Amino acid sequence: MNEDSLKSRAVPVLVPMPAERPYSYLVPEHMSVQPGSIVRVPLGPREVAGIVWDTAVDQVDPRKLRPISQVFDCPLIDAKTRRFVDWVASYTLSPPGMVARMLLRAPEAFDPQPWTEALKRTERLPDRMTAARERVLEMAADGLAWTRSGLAHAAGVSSTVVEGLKAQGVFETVMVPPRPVVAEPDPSYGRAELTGDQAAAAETLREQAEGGIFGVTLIDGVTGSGKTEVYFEAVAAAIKRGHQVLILLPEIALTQAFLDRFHDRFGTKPAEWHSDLPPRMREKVWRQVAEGTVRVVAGARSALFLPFNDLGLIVVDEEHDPAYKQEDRVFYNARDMAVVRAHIGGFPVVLASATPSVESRVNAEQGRYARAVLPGRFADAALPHLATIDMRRAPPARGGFLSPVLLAKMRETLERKEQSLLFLNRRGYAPLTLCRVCGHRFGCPVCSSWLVEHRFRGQLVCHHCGHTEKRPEACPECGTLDHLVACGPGVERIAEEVVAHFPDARTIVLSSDMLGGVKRLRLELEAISKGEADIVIGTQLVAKGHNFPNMTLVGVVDADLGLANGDPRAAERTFQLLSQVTGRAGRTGKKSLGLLQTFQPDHPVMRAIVSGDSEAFYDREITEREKAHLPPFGRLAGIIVSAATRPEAESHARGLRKAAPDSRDIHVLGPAEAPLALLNGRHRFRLLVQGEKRSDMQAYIKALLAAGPKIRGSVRVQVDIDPQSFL
DNA sequence: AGCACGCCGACT
DNA sequence: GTCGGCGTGCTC
Repeated sequence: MNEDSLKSRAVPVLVPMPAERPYSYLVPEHMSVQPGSIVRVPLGPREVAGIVWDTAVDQVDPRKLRPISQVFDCPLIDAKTRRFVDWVASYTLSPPGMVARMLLRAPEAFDPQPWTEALKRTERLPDRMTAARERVLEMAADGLAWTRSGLAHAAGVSSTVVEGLKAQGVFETVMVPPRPVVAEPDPSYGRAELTGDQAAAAETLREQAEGGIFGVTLIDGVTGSGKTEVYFEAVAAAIKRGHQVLILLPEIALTQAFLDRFHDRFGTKPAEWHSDLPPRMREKVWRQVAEGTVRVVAGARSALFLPFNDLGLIVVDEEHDPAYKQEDRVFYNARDMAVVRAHIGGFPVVLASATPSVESRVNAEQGRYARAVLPGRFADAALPHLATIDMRRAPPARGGFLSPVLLAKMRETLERKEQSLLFLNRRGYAPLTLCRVCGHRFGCPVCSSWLVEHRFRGQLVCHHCGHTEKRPEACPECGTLDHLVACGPGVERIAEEVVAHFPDARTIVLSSDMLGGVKRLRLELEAISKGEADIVIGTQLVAKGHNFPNMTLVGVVDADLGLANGDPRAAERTFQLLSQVTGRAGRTGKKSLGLLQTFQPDHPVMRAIVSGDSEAFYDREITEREKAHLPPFGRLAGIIVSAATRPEAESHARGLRKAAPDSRDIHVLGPAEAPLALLNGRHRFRLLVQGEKRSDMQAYIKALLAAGPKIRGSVRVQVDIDPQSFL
């Protein structure tokens, strides 16, 4: 055997750990693998699943080489998906192995799903006929294979009846292939009647989907303008051409309501993919996506890393939603990586939002993305009338937070037996507690942000790191009793105020820390839709997806919240959030009203919301961004340093800051002065890097990391490159 | 990211 | 005297 043939028997395998390159493994004599094969390989003391890659094998000490232990009986990860993994790794400056790990998130799915036993009618008749047996035979008369429990359930008998018949030879067992998790969607099942603008937009998308070439279309239209119906036409076109389709949704929008709409259009549900899918289902979906049995997946951002082999369209709904951004391990924005996956795959992408991200708007304006605008709501869903309440001129009563103007409208709404929604994006009772005697403020002992009082639970809670302590009676600084004062409102405190004003109204608070979790929340939302509450007070989560048909008043308690936090996207985010919240009203055809309590009624965000002139807002925002060289006109990257202790993280961040060479086009800002999250027990600091070109930024960051202090101990460094354009 | 190896405090 | 804490280092 010559050296060449020895070499040719080692292949590169991407293993799910943070290695910069694939590892090399020997292929045993009678095994055959190719790029894309999923294999089991020994790694240190354990065995892991990896993907055979197509790079050149590393020069590695031949004595270290170990053999592949098994090739899974599983469809290959295709070349396009492999290129996608490489691209994401390179763009996000993450180890390719960690990106591959996201693709291999269903370890049990690499082995084929077992065939299952089923029952099939034989010629034989039972010895005695009973009513129950008759029903069973009737059900099974179709000659198809039934599962025992399925047949018993369908016939309305206990499974012992079926078992008895089987014992008599009335049924035989046959092996059947695993059942598809969802039925095949029918593109012509429930075609919607589209109005002029919708039909035009749908036609554009349909052509693009039929053409099967890369292109990005931004569908942009107010809530209720029929965006979903329009992009369903593109989905239908892609299905007709025999391609798989992925619909990405922010996790929270993946609700029954969406699944029902999909069902109305395609006669079946899409396969779902999200973080709390039961493990068995997870495996089935993963496997069936790889095999092509599943044609349409609706999923959260991680669905982008499913092993599609024949993807022909991606839809990103609510494309502006920050939930598309993953901020641990591999930092990526699924909206942008969707564009990349489509570019590599050579198929179209649809981005949909009532309030597009500034990035997408600019991409559309500059002609990289096509844009389809849906200007109006359906006829019976008038837009709410929107106005600001100037809190300087109509201040709340002492100790309160609701202006008399808002309270008056709430009373009117109550008298009309309609519902009001008060929105405040702050959990708990009060965001800050201080001692009236000595001025002591309650801060978090671990991450130094203020502790939020949760009066209902009798606790002080850090919303940054989750630290909780009991709310004391006395000041820990000066010992004075009963002189602690709550500063500012949270939803609990607003609820208190509402109950004081409207003691007979049915008031409910909705927030993510509500007792009873997601299940309870879903029930409450349901109850509200049925009219079982008069006044709803809620945080962010009421802004999303849910329809309350009798909701005719929306009050934003603090419209200024979030405008002054130093985030370069603060105005954009506030605009998007306020648009969504006020959009909760007026979906019924009834006259409805949205009121924003603000100290800055002339702020561009407020003016845009009130006038409905979002174009003006975007124009202004785009100009500002361009001036400040912020995305999408300049790059922004975060270098996130995390460590077990705060000083450790801080000192490493400062070391990196010092290592940054002066550069005309790229600046390193920070470390951020604001206390950063304590995440999974780790303190994180963020250095902001600002520059012009992506390639320069990436090179700069790599150099910076190489020149900076050596990473050791528990210190970790990750990079978060802000999205721009991928064309 | 796992996982083992290795070196210092409270216990069957 | 051992069980177990998590610091350090390695995995083709």
